Amino acid sequence: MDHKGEVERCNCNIIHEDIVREAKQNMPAEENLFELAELFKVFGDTTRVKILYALFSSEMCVCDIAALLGMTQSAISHQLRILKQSRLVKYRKDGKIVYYALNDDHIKQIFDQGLSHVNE
Amino acid sequence: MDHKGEVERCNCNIIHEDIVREAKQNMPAEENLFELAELFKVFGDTTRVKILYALFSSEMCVCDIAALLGMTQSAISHQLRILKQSRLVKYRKDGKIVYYALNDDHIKQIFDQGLSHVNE
DNA sequence: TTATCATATGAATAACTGTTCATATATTAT
DNA sequence: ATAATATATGAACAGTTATTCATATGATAA
Repeated sequence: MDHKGEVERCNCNIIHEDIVREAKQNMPAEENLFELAELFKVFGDTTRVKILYALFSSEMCVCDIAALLGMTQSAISHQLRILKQSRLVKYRKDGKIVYYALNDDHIKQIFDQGLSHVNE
Repeated sequence: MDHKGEVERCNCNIIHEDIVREAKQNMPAEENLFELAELFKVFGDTTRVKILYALFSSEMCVCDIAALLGMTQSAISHQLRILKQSRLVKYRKDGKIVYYALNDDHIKQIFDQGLSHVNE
Protein backbone atom coordinates (compact mmCIF):
# COMPACT_ATOMS: atom_id res chain seq x y z
CA MET A 1 0.00 0.00 0.00
CA ASP A 2 1.30 3.37 -0.99
CA HIS A 3 0.13 6.11 1.35
CA LYS A 4 2.34 8.77 -0.19
CA GLY A 5 0.66 9.09 -3.56
CA GLU A 6 0.89 12.83 -3.57
CA VAL A 7 4.66 12.78 -3.54
CA GLU A 8 5.12 10.34 -6.39
CA ARG A 9 5.84 12.85 -9.14
CA CYS A 10 8.07 15.02 -6.97
CA ASN A 11 11.76 14.18 -6.74
CA CYS A 12 12.14 15.68 -3.28
CA ASN A 13 10.46 15.17 0.11
CA ILE A 14 7.64 17.11 1.63
CA ILE A 15 9.34 19.39 4.07
CA HIS A 16 6.34 21.01 5.72
CA GLU A 17 3.42 18.60 5.70
CA ASP A 18 1.12 20.86 7.67
CA ILE A 19 1.69 23.74 5.28
CA VAL A 20 0.98 21.52 2.30
CA ARG A 21 -2.14 20.13 3.91
CA GLU A 22 -3.54 23.56 4.63
CA ALA A 23 -2.74 24.82 1.14
CA LYS A 24 -4.51 21.79 -0.27
CA GLN A 25 -7.61 22.55 1.77
CA ASN A 26 -7.72 26.15 0.58
CA MET A 27 -7.19 25.19 -3.06
CA PRO A 28 -10.33 25.72 -5.17
CA ALA A 29 -11.72 22.87 -7.25
CA GLU A 30 -9.65 21.79 -10.21
CA GLU A 31 -12.40 22.81 -12.61
CA ASN A 32 -12.56 26.35 -11.27
CA LEU A 33 -8.81 26.73 -11.47
CA PHE A 34 -8.88 25.53 -15.04
CA GLU A 35 -11.62 27.91 -16.09
CA LEU A 36 -9.93 30.78 -14.30
CA ALA A 37 -6.72 30.13 -16.21
CA GLU A 38 -8.73 29.86 -19.43
CA LEU A 39 -10.25 33.26 -18.77
CA PHE A 40 -6.87 34.87 -18.18
CA LYS A 41 -5.54 33.15 -21.28
CA VAL A 42 -8.16 35.09 -23.21
CA PHE A 43 -7.00 38.31 -21.56
CA GLY A 44 -3.39 37.41 -22.31
CA ASP A 45 -3.30 38.73 -25.85
CA THR A 46 -2.75 42.35 -26.82
CA THR A 47 -5.26 42.26 -29.65
CA ARG A 48 -8.04 40.94 -27.43
CA VAL A 49 -7.17 43.42 -24.68
CA LYS A 50 -7.43 46.22 -27.23
CA ILE A 51 -10.75 44.96 -28.52
CA LEU A 52 -12.16 44.86 -25.01
CA TYR A 53 -10.85 48.34 -24.26
CA ALA A 54 -12.47 49.57 -27.46
CA LEU A 55 -15.77 48.08 -26.34
CA PHE A 56 -15.46 49.92 -23.01
CA SER A 57 -16.25 53.03 -25.05
CA SER A 58 -19.26 51.66 -26.90
CA GLU A 59 -20.48 48.83 -29.05
CA MET A 60 -18.61 48.57 -32.33
CA CYS A 61 -18.87 46.68 -35.59
CA VAL A 62 -16.09 44.39 -36.79
CA CYS A 63 -15.01 46.86 -39.43
CA ASP A 64 -14.67 49.70 -36.91
CA ILE A 65 -12.53 47.56 -34.63
CA ALA A 66 -10.31 46.46 -37.49
CA ALA A 67 -9.80 50.07 -38.57
CA LEU A 68 -9.16 51.21 -35.00
CA LEU A 69 -6.51 48.58 -34.39
CA GLY A 70 -5.03 48.75 -37.88
CA MET A 71 -5.57 45.05 -38.36
CA THR A 72 -7.21 42.70 -40.80
CA GLN A 73 -10.93 42.10 -40.59
CA SER A 74 -10.18 38.41 -40.54
CA ALA A 75 -7.84 38.66 -37.58
CA ILE A 76 -10.40 40.67 -35.63
CA SER A 77 -13.17 38.27 -36.52
CA HIS A 78 -11.15 35.32 -35.28
CA GLN A 79 -10.45 37.07 -31.98
CA LEU A 80 -14.07 38.11 -31.57
CA ARG A 81 -15.03 34.48 -31.89
CA ILE A 82 -12.79 33.65 -28.94
CA LEU A 83 -14.24 36.52 -26.90
CA LYS A 84 -17.71 35.33 -27.82
CA GLN A 85 -16.96 31.78 -26.75
CA SER A 86 -15.74 33.07 -23.39
CA ARG A 87 -19.00 34.96 -22.97
CA LEU A 88 -17.06 38.20 -22.66
CA VAL A 89 -18.80 39.88 -25.58
CA LYS A 90 -22.23 39.65 -27.14
CA TYR A 91 -23.41 40.78 -30.56
CA ARG A 92 -26.43 42.02 -32.44
CA LYS A 93 -26.96 42.00 -36.18
CA ASP A 94 -28.27 45.00 -38.10
CA GLY A 95 -28.44 44.04 -41.74
CA LYS A 96 -25.02 42.89 -42.80
CA ILE A 97 -23.35 44.76 -39.94
CA VAL A 98 -22.63 42.93 -36.69
CA TYR A 99 -22.22 45.04 -33.56
CA TYR A 100 -20.21 43.64 -30.69
CA ALA A 101 -20.55 44.80 -27.10
CA LEU A 102 -19.26 43.85 -23.68
CA ASN A 103 -21.15 41.08 -21.94
CA ASP A 104 -19.48 41.16 -18.55
CA ASP A 105 -19.24 43.74 -15.80
CA HIS A 106 -16.09 42.37 -14.20
CA ILE A 107 -13.72 43.02 -17.09
CA LYS A 108 -13.10 46.69 -16.39
CA GLN A 109 -12.34 46.00 -12.74
CA ILE A 110 -10.03 43.12 -13.58
CA PHE A 111 -8.16 45.28 -16.06
CA ASP A 112 -7.88 48.14 -13.57
CA GLN A 113 -6.48 45.80 -10.94
CA GLY A 114 -4.06 44.46 -13.51
CA LEU A 115 -2.87 47.94 -14.40
CA SER A 116 -2.35 48.61 -10.70
CA HIS A 117 0.20 45.83 -10.66
CA VAL A 118 1.81 46.90 -13.91
CA ASN A 119 2.16 50.54 -12.83
CA GLU A 120 3.42 49.94 -9.34
CA MET B 1 -0.60 62.28 -49.38
CA ASP B 2 -2.44 59.54 -47.63
CA HIS B 3 -4.69 60.82 -44.89
CA LYS B 4 -6.32 57.44 -44.27
CA GLY B 5 -3.33 55.59 -42.90
CA GLU B 6 -5.33 53.95 -40.17
CA VAL B 7 -7.46 52.05 -42.64
CA GLU B 8 -4.65 50.62 -44.68
CA ARG B 9 -4.55 47.17 -43.15
CA CYS B 10 -8.34 46.83 -42.98
CA ASN B 11 -10.13 45.48 -46.00
CA CYS B 12 -13.39 47.27 -45.24
CA ASN B 13 -14.38 50.91 -44.68
CA ILE B 14 -14.75 52.75 -41.44
CA ILE B 15 -18.46 52.83 -40.88
CA HIS B 16 -18.64 54.98 -37.76
CA GLU B 17 -15.76 57.41 -37.71
CA ASP B 18 -16.90 59.20 -34.56
CA ILE B 19 -17.13 55.94 -32.64
CA VAL B 20 -13.66 54.92 -33.79
CA ARG B 21 -12.22 58.30 -32.89
CA GLU B 22 -13.65 58.19 -29.40
CA ALA B 23 -12.46 54.64 -28.83
CA LYS B 24 -9.00 55.67 -29.96
CA GLN B 25 -8.96 58.51 -27.44
CA ASN B 26 -9.95 56.23 -24.59
CA MET B 27 -7.39 53.57 -25.52
CA PRO B 28 -4.51 53.35 -23.01
CA ALA B 29 -0.93 53.62 -24.23
CA GLU B 30 0.38 50.74 -26.30
CA GLU B 31 2.98 49.92 -23.67
CA ASN B 32 0.40 49.62 -20.90
CA LEU B 33 -1.78 47.39 -23.04
CA PHE B 34 1.19 45.19 -23.79
CA GLU B 35 2.21 44.85 -20.16
CA LEU B 36 -1.35 44.19 -19.13
CA ALA B 37 -1.60 41.36 -21.64
CA GLU B 38 1.75 40.05 -20.44
CA LEU B 39 0.47 39.96 -16.88
CA PHE B 40 -2.65 38.03 -17.86
CA LYS B 41 -0.51 35.69 -19.93
CA VAL B 42 1.23 34.77 -16.70
CA PHE B 43 -2.16 34.14 -15.05
CA GLY B 44 -3.25 32.10 -18.06
CA ASP B 45 -1.71 28.82 -16.99
CA THR B 46 -3.23 26.34 -14.57
CA THR B 47 0.07 25.51 -12.93
CA ARG B 48 0.87 29.13 -12.19
CA VAL B 49 -2.66 29.79 -10.95
CA LYS B 50 -2.31 26.85 -8.58
CA ILE B 51 1.05 28.06 -7.33
CA LEU B 52 -0.36 31.51 -6.60
CA TYR B 53 -3.38 30.00 -4.83
CA ALA B 54 -1.01 27.89 -2.75
CA LEU B 55 0.88 31.02 -1.76
CA PHE B 56 -2.38 32.65 -0.68
CA SER B 57 -2.22 30.25 2.28
CA SER B 58 1.38 30.92 3.24
CA GLU B 59 4.92 31.03 1.95
CA MET B 60 6.11 27.68 0.66
CA CYS B 61 9.31 26.09 -0.51
CA VAL B 62 9.70 24.68 -4.02
CA CYS B 63 9.50 21.13 -2.77
CA ASP B 64 6.24 21.75 -0.91
CA ILE B 65 4.67 23.26 -3.99
CA ALA B 66 5.81 20.40 -6.18
CA ALA B 67 4.36 17.88 -3.75
CA LEU B 68 1.12 19.82 -3.41
CA LEU B 69 0.56 19.99 -7.16
CA GLY B 70 1.90 16.51 -7.87
CA MET B 71 4.41 17.88 -10.31
CA THR B 72 8.13 17.79 -10.93
CA GLN B 73 10.41 20.08 -8.96
CA SER B 74 11.86 21.22 -12.26
CA ALA B 75 8.49 22.20 -13.71
CA ILE B 76 7.65 24.19 -10.59
CA SER B 77 11.03 25.87 -10.56
CA HIS B 78 10.60 26.97 -14.16
CA GLN B 79 7.19 28.44 -13.41
CA LEU B 80 8.43 30.16 -10.28
CA ARG B 81 11.03 31.87 -12.39
CA ILE B 82 8.29 33.32 -14.59
CA LEU B 83 6.32 34.45 -11.54
CA LYS B 84 9.49 35.98 -10.13
CA GLN B 85 10.20 37.86 -13.37
CA SER B 86 6.66 39.27 -13.29
CA ARG B 87 7.28 40.49 -9.74
CA LEU B 88 4.32 38.43 -8.56
CA VAL B 89 6.33 36.41 -6.05
CA LYS B 90 9.38 37.04 -3.94
CA TYR B 91 11.68 34.58 -2.20
CA ARG B 92 13.97 34.17 0.75
CA LYS B 93 16.68 31.59 1.23
CA ASP B 94 17.12 29.58 4.38
CA GLY B 95 20.07 27.29 3.91
CA LYS B 96 19.39 25.20 0.83
CA ILE B 97 15.67 25.78 1.09
CA VAL B 98 14.09 28.63 -0.87
CA TYR B 99 10.76 29.98 0.35
CA TYR B 100 8.48 31.71 -2.11
CA ALA B 101 5.75 34.16 -1.13
CA LEU B 102 3.32 36.52 -2.80
CA ASN B 103 4.71 39.90 -3.73
CA ASP B 104 1.52 41.62 -4.87
CA ASP B 105 -1.71 42.56 -3.15
CA HIS B 106 -3.83 42.72 -6.30
CA ILE B 107 -3.65 39.07 -7.25
CA LYS B 108 -6.32 37.81 -4.88
CA GLN B 109 -8.76 40.49 -6.01
CA ILE B 110 -8.06 39.84 -9.68
CA PHE B 111 -8.62 36.12 -9.16
CA ASP B 112 -11.84 36.74 -7.24
CA GLN B 113 -13.14 38.96 -10.02
CA GLY B 114 -12.18 36.31 -12.52
CA LEU B 115 -14.04 33.64 -10.60
CA SER B 116 -17.08 35.91 -10.55
CA HIS B 117 -17.12 35.75 -14.32
CA VAL B 118 -16.48 32.03 -14.44
CA ASN B 119 -19.22 31.22 -11.95
CA GLU B 120 -21.91 33.48 -13.32
C1' DT C 1 36.40 15.24 1.43
C1' DT C 2 32.40 12.92 -0.14
C1' DA C 3 27.59 12.21 -0.26
C1' DT C 4 23.14 13.98 -0.12
C1' DC C 5 19.51 17.18 -0.63
C1' DA C 6 16.96 21.48 -2.50
C1' DT C 7 16.88 24.21 -6.19
C1' DA C 8 18.07 26.21 -10.82
C1' DT C 9 18.67 25.97 -15.65
C1' DG C 10 19.71 24.86 -20.68
C1' DA C 11 18.21 22.03 -24.46
C1' DA C 12 14.79 19.38 -26.70
C1' DT C 13 10.18 18.29 -27.78
C1' DA C 14 5.27 18.36 -28.25
C1' DA C 15 1.38 21.12 -28.09
C1' DC C 16 -0.76 25.40 -28.67
C1' DT C 17 -1.75 30.09 -30.68
C1' DG C 18 -2.31 34.33 -33.67
C1' DT C 19 -2.21 35.93 -38.17
C1' DT C 20 -2.68 35.46 -43.07
C1' DC C 21 -4.76 33.83 -47.18
C1' DA C 22 -8.39 32.11 -49.68
C1' DT C 23 -12.93 31.49 -49.69
C1' DA C 24 -17.76 31.08 -48.03
C1' DT C 25 -22.07 33.21 -46.38
C1' DA C 26 -25.41 36.63 -46.06
C1' DT C 27 -27.28 41.11 -46.82
C1' DT C 28 -27.90 45.23 -49.55
C1' DA C 29 -27.55 47.89 -53.90
C1' DT C 30 -27.82 48.22 -58.86
C1' DA D 1 -29.96 38.49 -61.66
C1' DT D 2 -25.28 40.56 -60.63
C1' DA D 3 -22.15 43.20 -57.96
C1' DA D 4 -20.55 44.91 -53.83
C1' DT D 5 -20.06 44.90 -48.90
C1' DA D 6 -19.62 43.01 -43.98
C1' DT D 7 -18.54 39.19 -41.66
C1' DA D 8 -17.16 34.28 -40.75
C1' DT D 9 -14.22 30.39 -41.19
C1' DG D 10 -10.93 26.51 -42.48
C1' DA D 11 -6.17 25.53 -43.53
C1' DA D 12 -1.45 26.64 -43.23
C1' DC D 13 2.52 28.69 -41.15
C1' DA D 14 5.44 30.86 -37.85
C1' DG D 15 6.17 31.80 -33.32
C1' DT D 16 5.48 30.71 -28.55
C1' DT D 17 5.16 27.78 -24.41
C1' DA D 18 5.03 24.06 -20.70
C1' DT D 19 7.05 20.03 -19.46
C1' DT D 20 10.77 16.65 -19.31
C1' DC D 21 15.43 15.23 -19.03
C1' DA D 22 19.97 15.79 -17.82
C1' DT D 23 22.89 18.33 -15.35
C1' DA D 24 24.73 22.20 -12.61
C1' DT D 25 24.95 24.88 -8.33
C1' DG D 26 25.10 25.55 -3.61
C1' DA D 27 24.38 24.13 1.08
C1' DT D 28 24.34 20.76 4.70
C1' DA D 29 25.56 16.15 6.68
C1' DA D 30 28.55 12.33 7.34
